[in-house]
Amino acid sequence: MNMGLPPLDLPYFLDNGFSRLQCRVTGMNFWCRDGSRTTCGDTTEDEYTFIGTPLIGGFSETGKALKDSMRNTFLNYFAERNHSIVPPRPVLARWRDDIHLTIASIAAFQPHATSGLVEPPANPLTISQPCIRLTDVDAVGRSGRHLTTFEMMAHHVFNRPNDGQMYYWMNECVEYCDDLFVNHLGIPAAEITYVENPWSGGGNAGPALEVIVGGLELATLVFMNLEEHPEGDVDIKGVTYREMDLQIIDTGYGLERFCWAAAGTPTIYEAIYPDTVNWLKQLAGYDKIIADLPDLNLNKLLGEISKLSGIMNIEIGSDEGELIQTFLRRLSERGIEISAEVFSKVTTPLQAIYAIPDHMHALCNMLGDGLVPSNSKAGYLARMLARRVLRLRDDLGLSISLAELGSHHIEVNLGNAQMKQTKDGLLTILALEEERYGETLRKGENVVKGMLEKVANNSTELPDELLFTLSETHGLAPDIVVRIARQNGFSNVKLRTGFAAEMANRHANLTKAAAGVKEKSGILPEGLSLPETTLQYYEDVNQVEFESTVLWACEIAADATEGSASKGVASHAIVLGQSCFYPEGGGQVCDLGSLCSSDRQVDVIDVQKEGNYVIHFTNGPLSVGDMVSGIVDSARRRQLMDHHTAVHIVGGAARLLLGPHVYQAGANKNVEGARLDITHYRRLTDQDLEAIEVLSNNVLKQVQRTEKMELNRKEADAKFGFDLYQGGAPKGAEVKIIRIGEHDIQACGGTHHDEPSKIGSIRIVKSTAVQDGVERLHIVAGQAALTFARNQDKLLRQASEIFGVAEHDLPRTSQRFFDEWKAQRRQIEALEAELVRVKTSGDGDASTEKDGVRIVVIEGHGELRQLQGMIGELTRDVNLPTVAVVGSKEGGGKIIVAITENTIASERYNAVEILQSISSHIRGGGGGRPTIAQGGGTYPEGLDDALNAARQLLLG
RNA sequence: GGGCGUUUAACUCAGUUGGAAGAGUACCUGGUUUGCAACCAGGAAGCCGGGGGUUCAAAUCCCCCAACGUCCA
Repeated sequence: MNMGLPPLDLPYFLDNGFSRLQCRVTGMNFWCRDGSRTTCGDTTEDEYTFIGTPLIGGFSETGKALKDSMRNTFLNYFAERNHSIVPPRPVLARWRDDIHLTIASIAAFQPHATSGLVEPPANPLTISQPCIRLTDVDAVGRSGRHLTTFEMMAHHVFNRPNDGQMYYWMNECVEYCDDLFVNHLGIPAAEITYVENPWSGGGNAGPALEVIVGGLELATLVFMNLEEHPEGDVDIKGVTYREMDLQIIDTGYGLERFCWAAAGTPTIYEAIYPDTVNWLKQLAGYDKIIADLPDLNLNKLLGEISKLSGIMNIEIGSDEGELIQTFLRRLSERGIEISAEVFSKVTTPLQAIYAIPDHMHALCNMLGDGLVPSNSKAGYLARMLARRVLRLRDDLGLSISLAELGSHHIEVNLGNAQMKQTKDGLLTILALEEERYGETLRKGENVVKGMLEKVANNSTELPDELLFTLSETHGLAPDIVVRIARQNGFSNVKLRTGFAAEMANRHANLTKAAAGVKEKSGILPEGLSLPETTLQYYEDVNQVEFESTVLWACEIAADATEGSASKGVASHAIVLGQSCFYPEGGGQVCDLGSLCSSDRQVDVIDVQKEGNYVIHFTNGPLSVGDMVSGIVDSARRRQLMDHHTAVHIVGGAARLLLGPHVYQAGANKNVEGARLDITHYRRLTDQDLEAIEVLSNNVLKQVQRTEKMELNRKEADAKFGFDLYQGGAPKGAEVKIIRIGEHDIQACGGTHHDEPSKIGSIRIVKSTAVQDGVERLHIVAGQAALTFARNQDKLLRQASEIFGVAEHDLPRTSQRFFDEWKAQRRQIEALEAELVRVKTSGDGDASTEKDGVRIVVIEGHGELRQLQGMIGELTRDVNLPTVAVVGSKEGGGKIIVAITENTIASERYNAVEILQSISSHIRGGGGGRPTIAQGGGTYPEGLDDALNAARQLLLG
């Protein structure tokens, strides 16, 4: 067994005067032309050497122009050397279900090209892929080099040495890289180091080289040729690997870093977003801050800070105070004497000014791809970035809207690039996000005030638990909470040092605890070898009868399948050579029907697909080898087709009417109806629904035939792009595509009508909210639409019969009844009070006086609630001190005792005591306050005794 | 997908150990005035998100559901 990987003693290195050296700081092996070199270039001792003195020559542009020029140089270099230029993918990785965002150029080719299932779009190829990584978002703006969004330039090769397809491997790869750097970018040859650092991840591994120039890692060259295997013969970090058939070169060249090395600016942000940085400085009055510090050499300071940042490895959540002290000490070593106060004054606003264009770039890219901000999933990532920008803006004290920032960014840094989303749509979304953020802050302020009541006014810190809760529950970052606290009289409060780090840790722990995935196990035994099921439902969706042979059969436990049709309990699982039965998939429920052999017939209760096999779950056995004829329930199939095709049509209509950001977020099609979840940034109105419904029905008339085709992934991607995969990431190499005229085109494995008009009609019943940014459309089509309409009619008829009015009068009549009911309820209460007044006034026998206190004992009607009105009437008047006992036989017997407050009556009597001494007659209890007590029992017949007992007690 | 939180008058929100549903704004009436959120008096306006449960009694305690918010996958 090989422990680790052998030295990468490539001929190119040996022929060009490279030496293999070991870094005295990291211990890593590296290759370099300068044999006297003792560090590998990427250590705490290797400072950036390009700040102020660019290492890449020949680029006079800045900003977007510099990026464009650099990208062209790179792509053309490889295009001229037999690589095909491949257009980049979106930053939203919708073709994958394991990640939300495109995080590397290779992600564009995962999982199918890298697994070997599908041919790559070209081979070898070169690409510049926009990527977004949010893991280091905290460091953006502070470190001088971190970005959330960047372009990864790359040249990729997919070799199959066993099939004689070997394009090139390590030696040529390094040669290209070195030639590009030295002969086309003018990088001094002696400055380049190649650090050996084997790469592993996601079940694959291989040798890799990090290419370091001037203290900055400009590229990584990964040679992926190993896969995890228990009997593998290579050991890397305790895991064994073996060689795989596919050998992939996965490179990554950081476009923005190239630009930085070419510009030599103090930070990477000034190299790629110079105009925005200057604009924000102006808006924030940064010049004035600097003007107040005449002794300061700002550029030198920033350059030194950046150099230090490069070697200090600023960790997320690093302690701010300590960090500043370290900076000051090391700046002082380099002859820059500066106080902590001045340091903060200069750097704090800059961190925000640097981070804003980066965040806006990521945000505009995401929204440009049609993302809708949300409170979960990918949409949350956009919201998080939007809120970070708003916080940074507020920290800077800028009075500019998020939409204005977006508008600026699109013009200046994206060059009005072609986006899927319209500029108007994008700016609308940004404006809505800002509105929502304002609402969160407004509500948060009340919550903070409430929580602060428990905190002493002179506190210097807020309890950790309070800050955690506010952040996690109400979305209020700790610094915002502190700001609110200060505005509310807690002038001494500060954020505890180290708190940010603890909060980051806490989140990391929660994340770790949340990990753990469960895998669904199948019915079929492992290693089963059968010919795959021929799927006849694709050949002809109208065919409902077929014949086949039983290839595999098995008795199953009663709970082995959910029985999506609830037509009984399945007892057996059957695999046939071919089948017309559509298995549950793509949100469409399965077909039902029966299978018939020469001697028996069984019902098909559920149909599932596992691998390449269709499994029929039946309520009886069939024997392997039996010839069977199958019959599919054709009405059910047809209804499911109505709904499935309708869902595609409605989705297309919604996209056309609402905007390009409308994307299918989920769908379900069953017999009664269908649901389609679409992404949209605000709630749908009735008008929206009506318009979508009208357009959908027009499509039924306009499109004569649906077009069905099957393409391989490579062709499908090239021809139709990635909006194809709205129903989820497809698994196989071949993609089934359904196209409804120019209206909608999607990859879909469901059954569809050949002629849309067969659906008849489509109705959109209502929309509901699934999550923020996702609306669920409830759809009925075909027969189900008629059934739905009949049921609605029936409801209307029944309701109008009850009121005895015509159906069109129902809204008005029910309104009138409702209003009258409320008015009469109020009148009854008033009348009851009046009745009490009559009964107890003058010489009514319910009222007696004893020593200046009126004693009232009467029986009323109704529940406690109704009695309360009477009792209030009796005891409200302070000039008429009263003890009132009111009882009712309702619900087991109720009694209320009340005494006029602040009178001689309340001094003399206690309502609770009176109540408790008499409530035993109705076999109950009760309680309350001294002036009002209420109770009840389970024996209404005892009420008279209870009231008599009260008279006895009070009147003696 | 998971955690936490919210839901009370048209709006913004109080509501204590379970014991008679409140305030401010807006609205209506009258008065005083007419100057930028004017003042005084009075009035109307609530299935306390929905459904179960505990209890003599639930806005309040327990369970389920829904919507909304928020943090994290």
